[in-house]
Amino acid sequence: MKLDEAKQQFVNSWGAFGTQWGINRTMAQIHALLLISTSPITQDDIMEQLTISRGNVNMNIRDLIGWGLIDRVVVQGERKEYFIADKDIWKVATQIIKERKKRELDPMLKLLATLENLDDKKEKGSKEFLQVVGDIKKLSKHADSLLDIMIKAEENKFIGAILKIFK
Amino acid sequence: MKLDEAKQQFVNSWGAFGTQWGINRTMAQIHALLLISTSPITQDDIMEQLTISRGNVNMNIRDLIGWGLIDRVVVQGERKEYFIADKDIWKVATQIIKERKKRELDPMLKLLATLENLDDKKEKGSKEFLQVVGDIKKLSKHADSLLDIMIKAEENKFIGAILKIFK
DNA sequence: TCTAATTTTCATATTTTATTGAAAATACAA
DNA sequence: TTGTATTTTCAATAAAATATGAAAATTAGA
Repeated sequence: MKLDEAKQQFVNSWGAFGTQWGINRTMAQIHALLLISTSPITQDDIMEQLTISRGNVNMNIRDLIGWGLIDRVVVQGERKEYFIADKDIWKVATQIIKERKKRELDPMLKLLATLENLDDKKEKGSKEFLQVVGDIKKLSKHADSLLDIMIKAEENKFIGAILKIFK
Repeated sequence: MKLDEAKQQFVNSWGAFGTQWGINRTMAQIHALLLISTSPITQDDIMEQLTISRGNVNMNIRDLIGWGLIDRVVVQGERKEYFIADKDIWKVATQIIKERKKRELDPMLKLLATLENLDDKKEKGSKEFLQVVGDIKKLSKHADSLLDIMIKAEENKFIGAILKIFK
């Protein structure tokens, strides 16, 4: 396979994987494009490479910045804004984990706390319902801890080494 | 909050969380409904409770069975099929992890292997591209191991205990 | 300040995904 | 078998998500 062909396939496939995880296809493609770009690129470059509109590029770029995955950079003597992605895949992964935790796990725990607040906990069926809700809460907190461990394992060699034992 | 109201909210919210993870809203709602149902229910029950069509229920039920999350059960003297969900949330979680690994991680690794197979690895820019692809491959394999550890931690008290130390 | 380049917004259009419902297939009891 | 209940399929339709593009807002140099 030729390099250009491989790059093209990487961008396309990354978009396809993204949709499976509830991520907008174009956002994933833009991120992929920036990941394999050897120098900062502009909105116009992205429009051209992915053949998408200016508005689309702009909105997705702002989302990606919001996720902490890409950054604006100033290029000497250029008026236009340039963009780069953090190439450290481990940082990318932990950043995504951190954001999803914040955006999804917290609201989930809030919901579960609300649902545990039943008027009549003696009502028929309440016990079973509270059991399920309570279990999901435990699982959520457990997942939260595990993700923290994952993040730490990247930052802390010792924890990383311990995890390796179980592989 | 009243029990029925809480159940309703649980089903709706579960559907909303599902969409964030690339899971069909209705499929998530049906699963939620079965999770908090104290006895097996039929397709007609689901149609009524979620006010959705027979075809929709049928398709999503088959998908859920494919994910190993719900099962058909035979009820004594009844012609209709009944369905139940595994109420063990830990099993639900590990089942979802196992399925997503199988359906997504494996194809991802296959793609990366293809992309590493460049015609001319000396070409300008190849080095950077192969670096990113190689890093993603490492990360994928690492994630694979970590998920295995998670699954094992559910089945093996010792590993679970070790993980707790890092919390 | 003024002007032109650039970015952002958002109503509308398009595409994608999910849902319906009726017909076909299947299962089962008599 | 035959008739009926039940499940499954899938083309048509609806709903939701995404993308467009032109106008408005912003920015920065002269």
